[in-house]
Amino acid sequence: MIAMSAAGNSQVSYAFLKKTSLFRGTTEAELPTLIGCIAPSYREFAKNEMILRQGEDITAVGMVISGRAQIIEEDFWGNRNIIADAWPGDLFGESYAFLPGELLRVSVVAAEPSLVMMIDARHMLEICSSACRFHTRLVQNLLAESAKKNLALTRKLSHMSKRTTREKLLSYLSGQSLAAGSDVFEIPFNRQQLADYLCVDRSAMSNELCKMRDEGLLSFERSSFHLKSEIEL
Amino acid sequence: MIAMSAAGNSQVSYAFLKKTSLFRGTTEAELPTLIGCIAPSYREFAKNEMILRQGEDITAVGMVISGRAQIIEEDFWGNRNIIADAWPGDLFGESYAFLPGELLRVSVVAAEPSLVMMIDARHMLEICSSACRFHTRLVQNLLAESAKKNLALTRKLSHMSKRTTREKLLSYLSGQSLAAGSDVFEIPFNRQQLADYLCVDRSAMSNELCKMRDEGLLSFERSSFHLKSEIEL
DNA sequence: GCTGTTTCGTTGTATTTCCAACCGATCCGT
DNA sequence: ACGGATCGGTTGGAAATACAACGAAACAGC
Repeated sequence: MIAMSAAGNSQVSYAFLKKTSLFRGTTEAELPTLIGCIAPSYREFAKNEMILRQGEDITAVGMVISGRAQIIEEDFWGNRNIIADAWPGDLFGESYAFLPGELLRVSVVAAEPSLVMMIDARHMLEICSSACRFHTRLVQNLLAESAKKNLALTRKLSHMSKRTTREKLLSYLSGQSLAAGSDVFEIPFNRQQLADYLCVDRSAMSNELCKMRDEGLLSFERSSFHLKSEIEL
Repeated sequence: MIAMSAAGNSQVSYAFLKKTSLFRGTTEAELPTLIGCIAPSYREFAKNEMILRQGEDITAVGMVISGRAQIIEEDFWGNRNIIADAWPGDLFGESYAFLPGELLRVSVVAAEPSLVMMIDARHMLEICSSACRFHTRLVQNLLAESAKKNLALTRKLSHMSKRTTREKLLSYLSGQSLAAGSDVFEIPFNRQQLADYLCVDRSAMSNELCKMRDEGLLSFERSSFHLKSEIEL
């Protein structure tokens, strides 16, 4: 992304942008028109500098161009909590930017010296004379990203709302099985990562998995699982 | 909604539509053009009839016009779980419709005799000659709804990812306090509802609340809370 | 083959949570 | 004032979970 090009900022290449989730599906030929139309602004941040502050009312979506941003939450007593990392190409503030009046519940801080692109939400939505086709693509991408995040959150929540470790595991594994369309499937986590995802203790989870295996509910080997239907029992 | 009007279906009134989250902000004068442009289809369902089936790949967003739909999830072993109710004006399938190739993980069933409006996702996004301004409003509403849901899910998840009941409570109460902009605030739940929201046992939660009150962390009376900063201790 | 690391299962104990049940306070309509 | 219902706090025992620690197996680099 540190290359020659336009977009109002010489450090942002179209080759980089067209691969981001926001601009995916546009060609390098289309980008100049689109970028010209949505008129992004650019800002550089030093390490540990605040990009967005809790309590602000933002109307622009941010995208990390280079460096890295951290989304952090500060509670009533001042305890800080890192929610997520935003790497080059990642968006931030996209949920708040489309909800005028909704105050930021998180802060965004540059974890390294970073370049950030800010795009006003209205520029993404309102129709201009020339670039409607590209706008459509932009909006599609935004909706798709939002929908994807929504599904991921809904799924995680549906597992976490279960009370016991066993139920959480079965909810997760059942979902993976249905997604794979088979009773045999691989999961993308090792035990520690799965425990973190389900917010339970690793050893307790491991224990529960083995109990279920001994009861004949399922079998597994590393990250490969096999759910047994009652007929197989 | 059982009234005289157009929209390709005589049972759907513009007065009803303009109040829904999807069409909010449009006037009754604009609606005929917009509706004509997005070309929704209508289907009636008998009680207990399936509207959408788990495993389908949908490209249309649904809206309940009359009756009631239930979003249900069926796991690997066939256990059914009611995820949500969709009342007149509510959307369903909106996350999946914008993600081609993403197969439905839930089913939607009519809990009562229901009339449903189906709008193809492409019709909402693609630009037509006449109604661009209305399209923009539609897309704004969609993005806003998606963003709102996103924030609600993220918040709930941030509380539920805490391991103990005490941490869950503090996370929730801290968030409510920050949202209210005051250390004194009201919550929209009674004890049972709060316990359900945080997925914990009511009596254990009540216990924990009283312990924290005795420790001087906070005070409360019914649904009114007061968080104490360390200075006040 | 050796060694350090990672991963996963296992165990025991302390802690926490769940569950069922009960009680007092409050609110409601009559 | 009287039942009935709802709500919130309390309690005790059963069950589940967290936590710390250990050991075996698999793996990577040398």
